Amino acid sequence: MSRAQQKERTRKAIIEAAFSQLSAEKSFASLSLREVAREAGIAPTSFYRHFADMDELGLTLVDEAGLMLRQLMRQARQRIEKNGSVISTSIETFMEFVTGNSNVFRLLLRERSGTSAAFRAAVAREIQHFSAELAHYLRKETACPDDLAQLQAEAMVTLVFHTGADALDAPPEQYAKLSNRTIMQLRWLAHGAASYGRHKLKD
Amino acid sequence: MSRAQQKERTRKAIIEAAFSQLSAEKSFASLSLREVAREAGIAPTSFYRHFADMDELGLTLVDEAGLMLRQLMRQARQRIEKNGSVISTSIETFMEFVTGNSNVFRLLLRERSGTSAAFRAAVAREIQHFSAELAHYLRKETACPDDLAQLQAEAMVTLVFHTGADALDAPPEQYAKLSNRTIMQLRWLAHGAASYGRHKLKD
DNA sequence: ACTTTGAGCTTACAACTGTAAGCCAATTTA
DNA sequence: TAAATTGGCTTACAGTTGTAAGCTCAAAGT
Repeated sequence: MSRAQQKERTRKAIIEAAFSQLSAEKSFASLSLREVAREAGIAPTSFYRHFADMDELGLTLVDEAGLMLRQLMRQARQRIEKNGSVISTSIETFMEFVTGNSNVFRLLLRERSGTSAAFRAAVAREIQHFSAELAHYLRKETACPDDLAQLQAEAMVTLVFHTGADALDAPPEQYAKLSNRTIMQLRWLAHGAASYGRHKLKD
Repeated sequence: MSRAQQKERTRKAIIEAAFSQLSAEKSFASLSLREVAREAGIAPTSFYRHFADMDELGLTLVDEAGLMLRQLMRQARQRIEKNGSVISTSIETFMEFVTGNSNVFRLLLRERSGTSAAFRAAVAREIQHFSAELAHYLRKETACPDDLAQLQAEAMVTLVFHTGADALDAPPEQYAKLSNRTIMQLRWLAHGAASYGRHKLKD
């Protein structure tokens, strides 16, 4: 195996180890370099051959999470084309993401309000992508001005994220209820924005 | 000074010390018992005369924060009586709270999705109070069914909290813009809920 | 007046942390 | 083939952490 391949392999192992140690009870901030290195099967100091410090690893994890989010959007896009309903399709897709990759979602959720400004900015960027994408659809469907669509999309994403967070602490039999509640909220938003949209946005 | 008085005094000192160490860069989880004790002016082991562990202190802080939130609601109630506009008065009051007690708000914001289930539950309870109170007003103003008012209030609180979080990372000259954006979103919600409310809520 | 209580202290320990210094061996380059 | 590079290792150190054990001494109780 080539040198570069091997290096990439253990780099992946580190990332993998970090993700696998995240849980409901353990946040990224509470991971230790030594623990991660141990699980990745390397000596503590070897960690530095790949990342300058834990922060650099953390940003990598956030990027990785953002990537998954973008894959999710692609998936949602296809479903919307087929299904038609933007709102319920979006939230269904998102809930699948949350329940299927709860640690990844938790990372975004926590670092969004974490102690590192860089992390917060990184997460905000990823979420921004997400809602811009949604705004695109809203524009197409409701034909409202760009900034209104964006504002509407941001509100929707906020509500959906919050529902995802709730789902993490709820038993699975409540997922449907949570989704339905959120769908109702999103419909209110869409309806309100459509009929109330003529009012100008002040700044 | 009586024994009990003195005890209460250092207890307050511990709580005070903990709050004062919270910041944008430091979360409750990253506080250490020893640091807190040092700032409170007691020996590390004396901490245990007041709290079984840091978790117990944390729950106390959350309760304290909830108290401030409830005081805030009382204040908002008065303002609403006088001013009339539920939405803009509410968010203005809330933004004052966020900017004036940013560490307290940050505590709630972070522990809402933190690593302790007990903390999460405690914060959820406080926020629940908050939105129930808002629901009360919505019911009075829009005369819609109880569960719809509650659902609407929860959406509103979610959006307002999120705006508060944004404000923490934004320069003060953007507060007005953030507020206006959120007011717009809340109006959409209110408008949508009012005209769309006849549709039944499934579960 | 005598005893009990308990807040706060000092000392001590074992566990863990991040990371510096430097060696080894295998791949890559010249 | 010889030299250079580098991923991974071991060892080591200084710092921090939570908390156990036990003392002191002033307030409270009898």
